[in-house]
Amino acid sequence: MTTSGEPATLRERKKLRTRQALAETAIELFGEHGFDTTPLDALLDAVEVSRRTFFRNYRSKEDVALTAVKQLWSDFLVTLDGTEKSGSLVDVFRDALLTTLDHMDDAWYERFPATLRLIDRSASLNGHSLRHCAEIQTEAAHRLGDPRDLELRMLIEFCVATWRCALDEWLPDCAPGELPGHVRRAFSAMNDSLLLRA
Amino acid sequence: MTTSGEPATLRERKKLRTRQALAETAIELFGEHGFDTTPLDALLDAVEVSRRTFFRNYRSKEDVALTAVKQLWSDFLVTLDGTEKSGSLVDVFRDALLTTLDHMDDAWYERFPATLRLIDRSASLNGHSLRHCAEIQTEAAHRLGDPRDLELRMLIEFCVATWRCALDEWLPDCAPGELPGHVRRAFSAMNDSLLLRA
DNA sequence: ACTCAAAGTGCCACAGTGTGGCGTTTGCTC
DNA sequence: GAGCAAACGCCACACTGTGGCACTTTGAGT
Repeated sequence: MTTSGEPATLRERKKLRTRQALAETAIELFGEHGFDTTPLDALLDAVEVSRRTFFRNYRSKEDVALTAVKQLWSDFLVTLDGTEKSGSLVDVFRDALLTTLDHMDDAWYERFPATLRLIDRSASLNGHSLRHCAEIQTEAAHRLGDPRDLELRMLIEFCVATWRCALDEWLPDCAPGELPGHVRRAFSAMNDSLLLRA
Repeated sequence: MTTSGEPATLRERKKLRTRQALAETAIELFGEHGFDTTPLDALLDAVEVSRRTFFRNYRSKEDVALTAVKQLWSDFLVTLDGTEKSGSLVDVFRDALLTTLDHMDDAWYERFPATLRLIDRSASLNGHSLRHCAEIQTEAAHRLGDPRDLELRMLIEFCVATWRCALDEWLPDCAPGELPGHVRRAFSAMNDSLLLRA
């Protein structure tokens, strides 16, 4: 599910391999020496790829570091397309998210927490990550109704915010099996949080 | 309210003047020629300030462009400190926001919409803006309760998201008098949005 | 008034990111 | 195997942001 169908031609397979090598090595290197303090050249030397080629595959240094996050949301939108929209939209969003998480493979569950830690430690990555979330939100709005509807946009903002809070809870241990539980708990807390009093 | 007490010494006044000149000219230049397409040197030449001096006053090109936004949130936190926290926390947040907006001067209401338009058109500014919002959220959490409380963090996320949605509604015309109305409407829609059904 | 330390500033050089041009290799197709 | 298009590598460049160093201004002490 996380990786779409086989690339037919050898050329495409090779290209995909370098893409994956870049993404995986990026997480390793940045996790080891820090994102901001690791020059892009270190990654290029490690994977033995020229700068020109890198920038044909990824838009920026941040882009390659956020591969796991982008994979999740890309798959999420696919899941959303494939699910029947009925009942509470919050539930639709939450269930699509849980379904997507369920379909992720082990490799992803290894790289995703590492990516979260990188995001937490780098201001630049944080900004790029938040911006990507915002882009996904407008995509989700198109799939769930009229993207010009204020209440719909707010609902999606709330759902994504809830997801981020669930991640915050998960981040310390990052046990793969516990993520769905955190997501359910956070989504259950949505209504109560609005009722909080001083 | 937006600018704190007079700077006593001449030196500080001079420094403040260059800071303001940089921020104002930045909005003008970037609004005219685009943020990403305008080199920083263009701003430095216009204000007649060396690069070295600029980076002592602002952390980045994005930083100077977001001055109006940072001013708002800075004032908001001050307002939050000065208000009595009682009753619904959502209301506390909303009222502090409305109070802050009410105290902004005309110059701010001129630069703020221009800043919003810049943010909308530049991916980089968007990222920095969102990241700044996230930083403010943790600050607000400290002022409203235990920042480790899941429901509190979610509530604040929801409030800031609501504020962003209100801005989206306001952005087309940007009539200063209508902003509070948009804010009230958006905050009123919070509960209903969670009940949306397909 | 004079001096002095500190803060501010300008100039210079450098590291890092991202882009465009252009020749060369590689894999696909016939 | 020959031609073709995509991908690649190398080179050079623009822009952002940082550090070093010398010079000027400012506020304070005497």
